[in-house]
Amino acid sequence: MRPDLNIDLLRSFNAVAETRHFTRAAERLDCAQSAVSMQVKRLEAIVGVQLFERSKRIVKLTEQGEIFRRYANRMLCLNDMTLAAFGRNALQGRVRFSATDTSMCFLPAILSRFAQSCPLVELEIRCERSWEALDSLQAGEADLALVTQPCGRKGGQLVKREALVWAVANGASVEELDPLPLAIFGPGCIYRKAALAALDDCGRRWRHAYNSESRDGLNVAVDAGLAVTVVPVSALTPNLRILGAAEGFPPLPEIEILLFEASSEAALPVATLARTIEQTLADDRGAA
Amino acid sequence: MRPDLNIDLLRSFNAVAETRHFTRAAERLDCAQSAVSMQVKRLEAIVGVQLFERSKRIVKLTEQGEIFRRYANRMLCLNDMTLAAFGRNALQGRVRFSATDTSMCFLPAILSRFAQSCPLVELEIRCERSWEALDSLQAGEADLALVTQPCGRKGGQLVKREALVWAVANGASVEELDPLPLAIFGPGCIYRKAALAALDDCGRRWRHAYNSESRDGLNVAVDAGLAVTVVPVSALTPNLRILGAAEGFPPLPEIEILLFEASSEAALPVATLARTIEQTLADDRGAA
DNA sequence: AAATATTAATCAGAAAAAATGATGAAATAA
DNA sequence: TTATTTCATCATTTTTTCTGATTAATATTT
Repeated sequence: MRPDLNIDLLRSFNAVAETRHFTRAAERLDCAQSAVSMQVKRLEAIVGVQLFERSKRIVKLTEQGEIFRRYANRMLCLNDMTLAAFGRNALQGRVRFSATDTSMCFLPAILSRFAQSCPLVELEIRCERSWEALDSLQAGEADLALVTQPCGRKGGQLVKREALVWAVANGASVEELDPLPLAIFGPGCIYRKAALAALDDCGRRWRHAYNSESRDGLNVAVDAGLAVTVVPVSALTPNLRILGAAEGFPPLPEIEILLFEASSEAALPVATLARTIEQTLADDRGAA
Repeated sequence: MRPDLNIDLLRSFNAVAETRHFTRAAERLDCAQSAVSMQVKRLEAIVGVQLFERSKRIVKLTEQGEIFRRYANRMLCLNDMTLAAFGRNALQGRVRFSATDTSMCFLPAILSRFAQSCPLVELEIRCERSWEALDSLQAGEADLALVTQPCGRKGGQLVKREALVWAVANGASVEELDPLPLAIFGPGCIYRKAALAALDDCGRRWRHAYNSESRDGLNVAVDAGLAVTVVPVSALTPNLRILGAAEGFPPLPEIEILLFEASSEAALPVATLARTIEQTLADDRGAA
């Protein structure tokens, strides 16, 4: 068996690759130049590949060394991440996070990112309607809420604007019926208000084909092609088809996704999750 | 600064976590039991977290240790991968790979996987029609060809069956025209044959709306909603809508994707890429 | 319950690994 | 040419790590 790699050696290798000088790398690593020389030599022996050109006095990565650098960097990254995630100043504790149906579709991206960097933080997630989430927050039963309506509460931070669209199952063509069969949430839902207002404005008649308090419930009716629904674009699934102006549907307003924190003096894990959410949603590919 | 991790320590940690015994881990690592004890202790000092329960004589990972194990494993994997990819028995050389338009959509998955494990192998890729690819192979100008038609040549290996579907741009509804406007490849293309045969069988009239030798060329016409086309399902883009029996379109046969190798005594890098292709296409999510 | 066996931690000394500082060789600059 | 910079090598010292014996604690057997 060949010996394993060694993070310290990779660190030295990286320093040389960056500074392009053994001497400067040694300064940066705070050790003798001869040590760096030997470290690189040792690494080359382990990897079984020459990493630097030694012919001229100029230090240059070989072709293979250039490729190896990417591997070394990944390794160092993983090392640093791991140490940051554990260690004594690692984040620990619990975050009680309240999400709405709409924000659920962002959770995979958010949570996998957060779990990576803060594996020791326990996450407690629940799914509620916007106003329930804000009540929970105020009652001290949740630390963080990601909602779609401010519900009159202040202090929320706008983290994303999201287009709302009409959608119908791919195979179905119920959009031509009159009155239009709708699958929407019960009263109080911001989508519902927007949808009904838009239809009323353009004089289109509608009826409740299906009414549910959860997205899953609605999906049953929508997937079956029984009704048209309203979804944020991030929540679109491949089996849904958008209905736009071409099909005679009125435009819908954008919804705003807001983040509320329990207190301004939030615990560090809570603040960190909040920042992760902001960053993840700021990326365009947040839902990916 | 805290010291970095150390692969050897992770290796020991892993052995203990797997065997659940310091003694057995020591046997497996071929060293004294006391060494393993100290290694784990050192690792705990570096990470700053207790990894094993020490109260009873039974060795058990702590909750944090359990989490740390995942990180350690990733690190060890990366280490092993890197060593396998370089080293003296690492694959080196060049592979000249000939793909067709259709197989292109699998390339990202195939190539990223291959480049990971064989970073030192130089890849030369070109895109040709099936018969051209097989000619190149026979002429010794390519080592490997991934094609959609055997073109009478033997020795190919079936690596994937792929459903062929009728498709049209989302907004358009040219499928109702008569004769049906088609955007397809020139004579010799297997899709073309299948499509025309299917249309003739069901007595549907058609005309060439657009004719091109590359998929990109066809896409211009299709995206603009000028014509209906035929694509394998993996090559479907979100802006395309499938036309099935509901729209009165005849079913299309499946196409077969075949892999040809230059010679049975192929060079190792060639054989490795071949195996990577097989494996990647065998995964259902090959196109992802 | 007592005796025996097993297991992991600890310790002192031995062995191995790595760093240092000096020296040399090769390449550039003056 | 001479001076200078830069990296490799070497003998030596320093540090790290391993070993083997011992201990303490827990399990198993008698």
